[in-house]
Amino acid sequence: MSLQNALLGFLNYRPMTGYELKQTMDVSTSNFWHAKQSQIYTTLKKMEGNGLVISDVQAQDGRPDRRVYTITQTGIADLRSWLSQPVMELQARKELVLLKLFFSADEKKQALITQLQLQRDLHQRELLRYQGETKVVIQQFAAALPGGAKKALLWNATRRYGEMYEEMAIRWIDETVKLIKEEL
Amino acid sequence: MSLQNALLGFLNYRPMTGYELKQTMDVSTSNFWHAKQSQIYTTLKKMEGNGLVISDVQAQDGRPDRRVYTITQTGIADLRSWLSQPVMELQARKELVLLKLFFSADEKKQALITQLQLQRDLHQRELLRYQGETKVVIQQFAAALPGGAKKALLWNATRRYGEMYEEMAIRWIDETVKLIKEEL
DNA sequence: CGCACCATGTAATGCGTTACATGATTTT
DNA sequence: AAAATCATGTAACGCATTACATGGTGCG
Repeated sequence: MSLQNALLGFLNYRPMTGYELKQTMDVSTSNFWHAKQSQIYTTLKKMEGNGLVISDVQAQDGRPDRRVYTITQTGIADLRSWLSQPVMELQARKELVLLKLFFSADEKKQALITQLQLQRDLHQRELLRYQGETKVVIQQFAAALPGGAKKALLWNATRRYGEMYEEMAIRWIDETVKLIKEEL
Repeated sequence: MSLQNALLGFLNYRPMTGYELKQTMDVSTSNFWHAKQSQIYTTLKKMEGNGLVISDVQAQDGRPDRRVYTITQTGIADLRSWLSQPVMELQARKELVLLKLFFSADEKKQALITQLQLQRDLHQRELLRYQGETKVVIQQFAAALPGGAKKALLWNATRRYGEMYEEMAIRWIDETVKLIKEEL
């Protein structure tokens, strides 16, 4: 359901192809919302069937045709309605690493530590991305759109969430590794 | 795929019915892994077909029959293999609240603040649960199983993740609300 | 009297991933 | 010469949710 809303959100900025939508998501919302190319194509098709978007095929020379999607009035109304409805529950999470750890009482101490350190490296890399590249991308996107300052503030809030999340994850790993070393 | 492993993990402690597995998950892993009752039943059935578990129907008087599942040698081997394989990637997340916030530049300032405060209350409640009830449940479960101390340490690490996550979420909301009030 | 708990499951539908299929252009 | 990028999509499958279906026991 919410991939549709994400796509409407982007198409509300400007008309785009499925390919462009995928790329845009990858550099902006991938932190908290992602989708595969194939799912984006099938979802756009379904949305056109429901009148939320319309598509227009543009021929290109030496390149494949582009199918450009534009949001309709119905789509705009749908997006507004979705944005105005508050989220009343917490999001349920799935964390494979925690699930394994939960059942790992018989695993070797060293294997657990290695696993956690591996994850720590990954979190560290993400943290640096949020602090560097992501900040730059936000400024670029905001400069290219009307109302950029407002948008940049909110986009940066979502970036900041990613940053704080990764910092937390690293703190948790360090604390947990210490505990395993000392008390397991 | 990993619901199967979660179920194997629990059945490795003792034989259980689908109903008991659901209840056990709800008070232990629901923080980082959850499933609906119907999915648990269908998954157990599939697992029996694959030889990971066997079931035995026990008649009861005045109560519905119980189908008790027991882990097989194949199931134990499968669980061990899964536990020994490290997770090499970060988990992708989906956060509906962030997605909405990302597209909310045209929403009323007050609506955004109300939404965030609503979520703050939910996170606060979860935080208290991790600091209270969850701690107690872990002690109870650990006392009833062999190797309880080791298990309690790891279970508590997953509880601590939940606690730290909620604290982080609250900090992020407070920071974001302040930003919206002052700068939007 | 009504609600929660015990206990099982199936069917339909929707969301998401992987694999399949094609082919030119641009960069390394 | 190989890989990445541009650009489209379909088909098969698996994971997950919602709705449907049943019925007795125990508690307030």
